[in-house]
Amino acid sequence: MLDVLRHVHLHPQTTRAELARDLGLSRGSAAEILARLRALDLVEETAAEPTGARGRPTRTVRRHERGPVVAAVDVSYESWRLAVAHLGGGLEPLRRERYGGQPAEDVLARISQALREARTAFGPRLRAVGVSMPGTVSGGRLVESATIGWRDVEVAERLRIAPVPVVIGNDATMAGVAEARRGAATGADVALHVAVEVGVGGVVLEHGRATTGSTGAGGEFGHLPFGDPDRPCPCGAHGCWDLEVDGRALARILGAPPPAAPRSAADAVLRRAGEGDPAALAAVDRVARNLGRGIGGLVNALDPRIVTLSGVAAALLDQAGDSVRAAYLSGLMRFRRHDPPPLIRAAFPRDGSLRGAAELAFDTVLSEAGLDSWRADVRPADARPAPETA
Amino acid sequence: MLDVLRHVHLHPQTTRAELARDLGLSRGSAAEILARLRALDLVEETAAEPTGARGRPTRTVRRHERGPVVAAVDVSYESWRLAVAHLGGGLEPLRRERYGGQPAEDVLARISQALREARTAFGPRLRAVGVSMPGTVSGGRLVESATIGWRDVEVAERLRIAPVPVVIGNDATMAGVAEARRGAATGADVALHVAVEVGVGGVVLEHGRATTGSTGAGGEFGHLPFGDPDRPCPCGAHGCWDLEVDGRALARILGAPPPAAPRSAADAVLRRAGEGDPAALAAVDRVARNLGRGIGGLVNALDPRIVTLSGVAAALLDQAGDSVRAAYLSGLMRFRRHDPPPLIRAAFPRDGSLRGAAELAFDTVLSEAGLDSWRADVRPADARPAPETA
DNA sequence: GCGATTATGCTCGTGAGGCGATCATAATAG
DNA sequence: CTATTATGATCGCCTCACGAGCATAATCGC
Repeated sequence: MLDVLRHVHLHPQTTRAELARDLGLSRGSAAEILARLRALDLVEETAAEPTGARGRPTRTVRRHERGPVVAAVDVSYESWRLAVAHLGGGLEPLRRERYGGQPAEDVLARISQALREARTAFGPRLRAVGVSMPGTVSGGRLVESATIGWRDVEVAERLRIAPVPVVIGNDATMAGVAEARRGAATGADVALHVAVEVGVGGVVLEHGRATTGSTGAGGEFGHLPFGDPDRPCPCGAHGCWDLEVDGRALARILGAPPPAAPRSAADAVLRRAGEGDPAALAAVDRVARNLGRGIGGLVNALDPRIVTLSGVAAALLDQAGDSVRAAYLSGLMRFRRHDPPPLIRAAFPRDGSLRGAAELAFDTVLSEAGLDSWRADVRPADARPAPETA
Repeated sequence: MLDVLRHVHLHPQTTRAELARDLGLSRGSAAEILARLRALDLVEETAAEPTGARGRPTRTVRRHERGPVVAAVDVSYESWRLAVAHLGGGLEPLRRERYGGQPAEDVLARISQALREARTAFGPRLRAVGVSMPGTVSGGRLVESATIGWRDVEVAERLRIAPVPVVIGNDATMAGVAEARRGAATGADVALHVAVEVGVGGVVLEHGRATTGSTGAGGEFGHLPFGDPDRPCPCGAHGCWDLEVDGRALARILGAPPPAAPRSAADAVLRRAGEGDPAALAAVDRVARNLGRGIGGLVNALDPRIVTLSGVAAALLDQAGDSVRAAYLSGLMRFRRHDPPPLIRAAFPRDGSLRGAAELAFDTVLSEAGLDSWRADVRPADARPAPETA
């Protein structure tokens, strides 16, 4: 039953016959399971459009109009977004606000307010909240963010509305989940996502499942030792890879002071390089090599089938792809070079973290416990109007 | 049923009552499942020794005398071992041979011969073979071994006897499995094992499951970029961590030529350091710091709950623990320092890889498919004598 | 010793969930 | 219009686990 529901979530445009084949279910079982899912307001079935093939036409399976939804929050540099996701992964943007410079408490209060409004609008259909934060997340807390400067902020508890689960994760982790499930790494058994914004984030995904370590802080690849052991990193360690591949690295190589907004600084240098500025070109090339070499090491250590890149990493792949790839190849162990995991641009450069947050939130819905609680809420089977979004 | 069998495997000295409690089974289910397992010659039950407590005494559950076994092979520097493991993890050594310098084909032929003898002795009770190799394993092949010099050797196919599955893995991976399931990292949700012999190997384990990447070559942490980008590594890359923490590093720091047997060379330097030789002490200290710093980076990236160390890494922890730990702490991101994952000596410094190979081999037995095939072999229920080891 | 207490094993009815066979149905092919 | 084809619907069957009630084997207290 869960398998069927998860399959519908991952393949929203499927038919009953296809579904039974993909999951190896008999037609009898499929009929029974789908009847149960229909009774629970989880899916709807309608006659499929004629395919022109012989035989009795199958039925399409779609999410139910009043099925469960989750809220997804993406906090990024100077703005945050809230969206609602339906079964199948469809996103419905609800709100976006800029918050330049406000303290964490105020921003979280605004987000919490927006979540409560969503709860009012969707009622018990809202089953979970997923939150993406631009920094290191450990045990439900944002322990440190180089991007927005927050430090040790209790996010999960702060955004808990009603009794629904709150899932919080690093933005690169979330984006990696989105890539692995519906993006550029779909179907890969093991995928590596590498995101460069301020520093390097990333995640390893096994069959779409993020391996985030024991406290959820896994994937901080930027804080592997890489460069000058005397160069201090804001994280407290020294010589972190972080410092060699982002806007700070570009500025340092160009002899400029440390930028306040490393991501925009990186974009500016990349633009200048695109216009042919030799100093910028040299800096971009050097950083591209640092990126490629580091990714090579990660591939050696983690053995992914594919590597997806986003943010500055994707831009470097576009503008200095040869340098990235050359350093990548020469950083690989020899036996890997004849068939290296490809470096691919992320499919969701803009809203990967939001999508990933929605995916992880939906994971709690598409679980034994999530299904039980939905059953309990739906069982009274009375006409609950459940106000749709106007 | 599988859950019960796995529980027996992991807790060989359990009782029926304990088992039912741990797995949340009703007494009825436990009775039924154990009856089935008994009928399949998988477990035996006997009256438990009196505990002195009130109530009807429970029964002990043990592996069946003629239950399934797996063969475990551990190939290491200049010698290999073969053992047989029973349900519960008990090892029964069968053979050990030295093979200094012989070509891979000859050594594999000897091992294959020993496996066939085991097959003859145990008959259909032998269900799987696990093989630990001292080098990089990818897709069933040993692609490269700095320790024994083999290169691109098809091991899995070469050691296939009869139709039983063959599982092959890197020695550090295998040892990590053993630590996570029955050793120093038992119970950890996420564990990191780091082994230094020739170079660095390791593995991340989630609930005892090794994350070995898409081809099985994951865990080659030694080939992360770490040191001098101009120093070539035999692997083909440059500046690998490998080169900074083993016997080669110690020799280089001491101005000695590259040792032929880096592991023994490391032991020699450690011995001299233990005797107070100042040059050796300085070299050991430097290498200890390289080790600690690298582990710090790995912990940042992978977020384990515990780190187990074996080989030279364990020796360094013994002899230069302060240096290892200091470098480890200063390599950690600041938020981790107040409660860093502990660095622990491996519980199985001698036979971790052998134990791990047995564990992974047993995983194939304790699976749906493995159980089905055992059922098919046992069902005829005739008195199959199945010669026990004399 | 002997009943009371306690923890466990054993048996059996129940229910969930999936499989496969069979029949019914809705499309196309000729 | 009939044959063919693929699917949906229904039903009996099987497996597996649960949980209630009874049986059993130990200790405790007298």
